[in-house]
Amino acid sequence: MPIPSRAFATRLITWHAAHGRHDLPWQNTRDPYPIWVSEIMLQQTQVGTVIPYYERFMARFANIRNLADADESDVLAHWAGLGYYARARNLHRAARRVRDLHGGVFPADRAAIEALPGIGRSTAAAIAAFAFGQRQAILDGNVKRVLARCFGIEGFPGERAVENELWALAEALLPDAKVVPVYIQAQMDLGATVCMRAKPRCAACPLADLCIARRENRVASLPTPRPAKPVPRRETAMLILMAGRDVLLERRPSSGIWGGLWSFPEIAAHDDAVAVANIRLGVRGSSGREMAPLEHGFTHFHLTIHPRLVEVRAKSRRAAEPGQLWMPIEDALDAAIPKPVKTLLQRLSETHA
DNA sequence: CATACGTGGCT
DNA sequence: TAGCCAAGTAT
Repeated sequence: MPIPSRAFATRLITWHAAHGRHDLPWQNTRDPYPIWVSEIMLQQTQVGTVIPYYERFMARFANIRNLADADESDVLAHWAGLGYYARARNLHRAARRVRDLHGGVFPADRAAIEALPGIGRSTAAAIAAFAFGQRQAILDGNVKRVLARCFGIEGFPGERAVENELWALAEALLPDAKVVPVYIQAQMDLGATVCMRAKPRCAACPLADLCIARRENRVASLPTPRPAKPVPRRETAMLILMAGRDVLLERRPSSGIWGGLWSFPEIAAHDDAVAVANIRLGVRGSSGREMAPLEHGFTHFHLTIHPRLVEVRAKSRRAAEPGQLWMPIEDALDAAIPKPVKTLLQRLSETHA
């Protein structure tokens, strides 16, 4: 397949000058730290979601040493609500590794960057390019979509063979090192603002006349979607114990969902757990919409966490054990607590006010 | 190689 | 609305 590499990069860069995003909070710097933090936050997370978290995080952890010297719980508290908490734990671990093994200086070597926890091939390439001006190709969701459409690449990009093909294409299209940072930014901007998954704005695309998907009317079917499988669902039960305005919280294991965060203790869903339950609150869906009114008495919650199901039930008061603590609801709302649990705490604080 | 990992936007 | 997807990585 002939690759119009020069035209490809030049068009993207020219388009970017007029239509790209130039003033995101982590741009216009070559300091690897803000670039690194933003790249981690942006993994599987859209720009608009990241910005407020990024601002708060950088205000609290202004540099690598601040981050390395902080407690993990403090880092997680600033990540709470953003999701994929392994990112925060890995970011913190990596900061300590930079402090202890690299003298506090973020490494410039691509292999050394990629060796840090939480940094894979694409994130390492982005940091190497943005912070150190290296000639590195990235392959995130935006680039995969742009390349799959422009060059008519068939197959689900999650498949090894397809991903390898896309990586090879990304490498082959790479312009001179001097313009690589703006080029990869242009790729991502085009994917995010023009070549979107649904309803792409092909009329505004600088690659429209090259685009195979557009020429063959396959824009809607490229990139090939993930093979359909049943949405995974999980069910569990949680114990809500309250003493006045204090709630019992438990620090979760570092592995698994909500790792390292605080939540109500998980319990086996035995019948005796609901013997004294007579407050009902229903929350369904990721947005935490309430389904049933909150009544008085004790606690009985049904909480659906999309795409998983969590059933929360109350039992009786008991003393806190190691790894648990009684925390005022007001403080709990600010602590490192997953969104759905925080939603319940919010409802509790309103009900018991 | 397939799956787990969060939350929010979109259709 | 239920399902799919998003600036991916770790296991």
